[in-house]
Amino acid sequence: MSQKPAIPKGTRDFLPEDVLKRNLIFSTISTAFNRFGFQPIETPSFELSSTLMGKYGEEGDRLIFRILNSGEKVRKADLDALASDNLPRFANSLSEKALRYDLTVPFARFVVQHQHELSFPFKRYQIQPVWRADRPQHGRYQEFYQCDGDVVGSDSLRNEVELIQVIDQVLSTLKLPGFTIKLNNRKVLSGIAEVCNASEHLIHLTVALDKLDKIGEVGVINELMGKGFEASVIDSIKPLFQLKGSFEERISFLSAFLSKSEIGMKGLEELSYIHSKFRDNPLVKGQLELDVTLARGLNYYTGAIIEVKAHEVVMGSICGGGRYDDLTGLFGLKGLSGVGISFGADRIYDIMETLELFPRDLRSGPDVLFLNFSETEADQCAIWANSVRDLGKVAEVYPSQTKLQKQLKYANEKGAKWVLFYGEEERQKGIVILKHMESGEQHTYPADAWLSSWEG
RNA sequence: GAGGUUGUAGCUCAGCAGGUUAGAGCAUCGGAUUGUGGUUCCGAAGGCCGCGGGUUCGAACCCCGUCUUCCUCCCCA
Repeated sequence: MSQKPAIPKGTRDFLPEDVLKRNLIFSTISTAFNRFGFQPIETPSFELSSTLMGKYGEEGDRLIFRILNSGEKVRKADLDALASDNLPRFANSLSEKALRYDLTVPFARFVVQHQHELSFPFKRYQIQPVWRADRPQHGRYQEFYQCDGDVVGSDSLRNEVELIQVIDQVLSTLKLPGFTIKLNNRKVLSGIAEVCNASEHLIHLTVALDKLDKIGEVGVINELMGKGFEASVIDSIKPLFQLKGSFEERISFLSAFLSKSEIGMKGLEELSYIHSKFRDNPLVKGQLELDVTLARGLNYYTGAIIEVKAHEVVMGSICGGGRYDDLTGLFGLKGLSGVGISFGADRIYDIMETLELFPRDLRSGPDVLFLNFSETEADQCAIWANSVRDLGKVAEVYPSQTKLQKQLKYANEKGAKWVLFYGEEERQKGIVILKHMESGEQHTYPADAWLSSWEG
């Protein structure tokens, strides 16, 4: 009875070509981080539940994959909690570990745990998969890679500038036709709430604003009314819907709008500082945009908020990030500021696939494939193959002695550049025949010197 | 978590209003060609028609449940 092969929803297999394409993205990202002095770290796939739970809000907790206790630990199941319908507590009693949901919280844990082994400011990058029990959709998977870079222990806004440069370098190197790096600042959002007399409802206000490009002005107003905002409050934020123009124009508009809010003005100052740094040191391809509707990840961002959208495709953000003044505080280390970004490698992959941005010659076959005529000749070929490998080239000896037709078909499908014939006939004559697969041309060389005359 | 949608060969899909041995193209394997590939010709293999239950003389087709796919919301990369 054979089993039907299948994988869980929201997961994918990667064929050799897919892996090469993904590696191209990963290496581009790690190269960029390296060039800016970031160092790589890794953390375990799963953490203690207590490390993760409660860090992503109620919604996030629900999406964390939990690992069921096994063995004797199943006895810890809290049946009373189940009986009294306290499902979260029951779930906690069943599980002590969970798959990581992102790389930021484990990183915060890492920094606190290793604080005495690190020197600050600490710049790290990390490329590892994360898991979310989300409902799969276009560009959304249950297992996907995040590529994070963060700086902890430095308040300087130069870090924000640097991270924006990293984003620009990575996406430009990958030849994305265009992308917008949207910037906002939590302080500006606080300021907006302040001047609108809605400080207590900051979250509702910003979540509604965040949807502006999706549901439109009317949609946002409806949502705000649904949340019980007063008409006067809604009226006072309406001017923001019309925000247009260049970065500077938006800044000056907001300066007037937020003039009565100290915190709002501070936020604008920060945005303005960051923007000014690109005047004499421009980005390669990225377009900076001030977007006050940007509010993702509000739960821990305290300063800059960054989100990147690719042009020419319909896709969620491909990179996001921001500053969080006290992330490590959750693990007992107060006053350490951090700022970071996270690339969504899988979304970048999907975009590059639809826009056909991957280079064609990514999948390169062996430089030489030695055909297999018999045990004796194959032994000689294996020795030559090593010499070819010593030159830094890829060599392969066909493993079994089958029909040439089949061996050549294999060479063809694998994209071998050259095929080497060395059978009984060649051995007796003391020659080898090299065939160039693309042109079909064949050259004969003396068997003891072919490698030096071969131009492969 | 809510609503909708999808499921037939490895892949892309046919299959008329319930009716007998469920089809095609591509891919795979073998042969035409015993030492020469990418094109061609011939042949073979491959299906509990997502899974479970029900209606019926009879179900790929109708009904219920379940899982899966894709989409919208929620949320996010």
